[in-house]
Amino acid sequence: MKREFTIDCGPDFSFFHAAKSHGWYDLPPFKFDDDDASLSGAFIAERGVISFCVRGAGDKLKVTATGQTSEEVVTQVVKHVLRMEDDLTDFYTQTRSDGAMNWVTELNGGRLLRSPTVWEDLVKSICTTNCSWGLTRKMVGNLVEKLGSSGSDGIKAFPSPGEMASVSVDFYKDEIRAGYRSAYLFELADTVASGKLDPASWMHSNLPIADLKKEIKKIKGVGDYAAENLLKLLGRYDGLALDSWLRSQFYVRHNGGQKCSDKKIERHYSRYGAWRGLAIWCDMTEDWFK
DNA sequence: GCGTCCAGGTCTACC
DNA sequence: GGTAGACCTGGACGC
Repeated sequence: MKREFTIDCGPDFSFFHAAKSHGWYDLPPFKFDDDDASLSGAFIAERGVISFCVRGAGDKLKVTATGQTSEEVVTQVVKHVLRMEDDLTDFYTQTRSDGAMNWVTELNGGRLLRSPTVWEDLVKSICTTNCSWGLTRKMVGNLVEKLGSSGSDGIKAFPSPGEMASVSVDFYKDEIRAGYRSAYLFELADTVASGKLDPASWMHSNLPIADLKKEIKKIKGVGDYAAENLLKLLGRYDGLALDSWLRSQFYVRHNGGQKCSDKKIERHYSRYGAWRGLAIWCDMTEDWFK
């Protein structure tokens, strides 16, 4: 079943800047089509896999969805992945008064694309650790292709915890090419599938940021970077989620190309308080939108 | 084509 | 708490 409808997004939302805010649009099931500036994706609903395609159209989004579910469910997922209901008022107040960051306010940036589920973001975060972006794409692509279920149009969704727990550690090594992460991914899938861990609960957790980070870091394969990256996707921006790319960008933009300590980077963004993780990301990706 | 080196983030053992 | 080495893959490079 295919349906088309629109979602009001208002004049202060930029579909393009949300969809291409970071590399997630490049990881399946997401796909960004540059020719018609559309983002497509897929998710698992009650009665099977739903695929969707979103385009920006002024103060509306045009959505095409295939599969058996309601317009409301698809709308909810689209709003979730594009961060449409995130309140960035405080952040924009700060970027507006910061000459170098004013572009974020003017372009309505700062909405970091996320997956339909915390589970998917968690697994993808682990797949970004200790490897090139090319390998991340390969691992995530293999997960979707070899373990994901298809919708009526043949488009596959990211595999559920159950689907990922149904194969062996060797499958992750040989087929997914996850290397030493294989045991981590299998163990994580098994823990979530059996109900011992519920990543979705982190979305509305009342835990202080430090405690929530500790909780997330209990998962094998998740260290400071991966935990802070996931926290950003949960709407908690206290951590910088420093990786080699972010550090190298900072050195060039703010330290004359010379290496410096992480503490210096942290001091640079400390004025943004609880928004510092979003501030560094916007600052380092400004060139993407020029 | 083959072998070697390197980058990447986290875990574990050790101090 | 801090540090060193191992983990594994793919790309770059030299031969």
